Amino acid sequence: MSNQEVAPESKRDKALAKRRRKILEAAVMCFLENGYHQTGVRDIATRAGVSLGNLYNHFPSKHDVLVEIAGLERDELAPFLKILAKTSPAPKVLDKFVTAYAKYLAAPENVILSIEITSEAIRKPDIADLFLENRDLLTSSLTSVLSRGAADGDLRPLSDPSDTAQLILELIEGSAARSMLSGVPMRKILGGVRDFISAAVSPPDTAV
Amino acid sequence: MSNQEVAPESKRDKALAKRRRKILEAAVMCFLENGYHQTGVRDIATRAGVSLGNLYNHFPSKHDVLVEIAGLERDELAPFLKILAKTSPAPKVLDKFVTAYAKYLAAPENVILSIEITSEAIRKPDIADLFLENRDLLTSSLTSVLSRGAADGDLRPLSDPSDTAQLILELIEGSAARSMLSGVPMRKILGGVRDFISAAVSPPDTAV
DNA sequence: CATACTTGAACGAACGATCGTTCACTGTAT
DNA sequence: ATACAGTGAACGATCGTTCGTTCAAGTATG
Repeated sequence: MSNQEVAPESKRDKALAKRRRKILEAAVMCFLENGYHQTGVRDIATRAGVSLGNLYNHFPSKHDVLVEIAGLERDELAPFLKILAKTSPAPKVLDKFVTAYAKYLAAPENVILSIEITSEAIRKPDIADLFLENRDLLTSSLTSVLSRGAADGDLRPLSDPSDTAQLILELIEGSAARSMLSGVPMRKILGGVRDFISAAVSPPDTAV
Repeated sequence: MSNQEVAPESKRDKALAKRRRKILEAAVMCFLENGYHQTGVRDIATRAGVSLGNLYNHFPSKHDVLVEIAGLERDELAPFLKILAKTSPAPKVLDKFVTAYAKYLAAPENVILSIEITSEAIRKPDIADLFLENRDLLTSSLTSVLSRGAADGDLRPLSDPSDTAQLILELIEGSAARSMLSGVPMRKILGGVRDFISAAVSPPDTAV
């Protein structure tokens, strides 16, 4: 109660940060519903309950709104990094991760936003950088798990664990995209994915 | 020389078909360079050397241009279906296919167009249908190969060969997308992909 | 064979809507 | 009194689409 000075946020700044979050939330909803390029800045402003001009007091351009959202995606990865940091046997950690990540991507929003960002990343290098940066968080952690598993003899020796980590992510993400487009629920696909990955990384002498 | 009537194409129709192709080619170029939504109908018309109004004599809307392009993608798959139809041992056919498909997707155009279509498919059911239809051509052929391999004992028994086929495609396509975004050439990735797939489908008693 | 008639490809101006962005202004908290 | 979040009208550009028109090729008529 004594020193409110320590926190650099006055009431004003607090309200400001709130507005910003509100705008970002609204933008995410719009991008999900209609896609980035089909969403107008007015749509975002209206949805956020903010005037058009004021939105530009918070973000210099529409593009920067997407950049911020792409950056925010990083926070979503925390739970998965936590799983991958566990010291249980590698195959167990791997399977836990696969299941958790697949469950996360079972929500269409997460897949759609990812596709939206990816397709914008094709022609916007700064977004591509953010995308790859986020992805590197997952791959590097996953690589560690795979290396440890190989060292312990729990997994087969991988010529390039980093490459393998990438492939595992691509399997899950690709499956999620297909699930969304085809309407087949992720729950029906997950078993096959786990099985496939397990077969790909298990040591050669593993019993079936 | 005698009966020109047999061919249903007059000079007029011939020229018409040519114009159509020209427009579609131009549209593909535009979509590749700038993306579907960032491309104006005028851009397509100009690039095709056709007037704006005339483009609408050939296609009822911009959307229909993309629909036609998505449909045309089907033809690109012929070489791969041919490979998959071969009767060599399943592992060999599979590896040939993986290599060929990866090489095809090493060209950024093919990946970009695919992403462009996918992201439009999210909100346009008719494009999603075309996309899934084309993909089904590959998966069903690939499924046959996998089933045959399992029956011959060349591949491990798969609980659902069709699911596995999907996953293999997703591996290759996902790798290609990552290659494009990260700048790592497909040639550096292919080895890992082949290795991963081979490990995932080989019978359990296979020597390393 | 020459003629008139029909057809529809080709054209580009114009339409109304919407785009991302700017700006002069107002209200309010410090 | 000053700074600045907040406003919405306005800007110029561009969007996808429609329109009336032109004109050359195809068909029917003489």
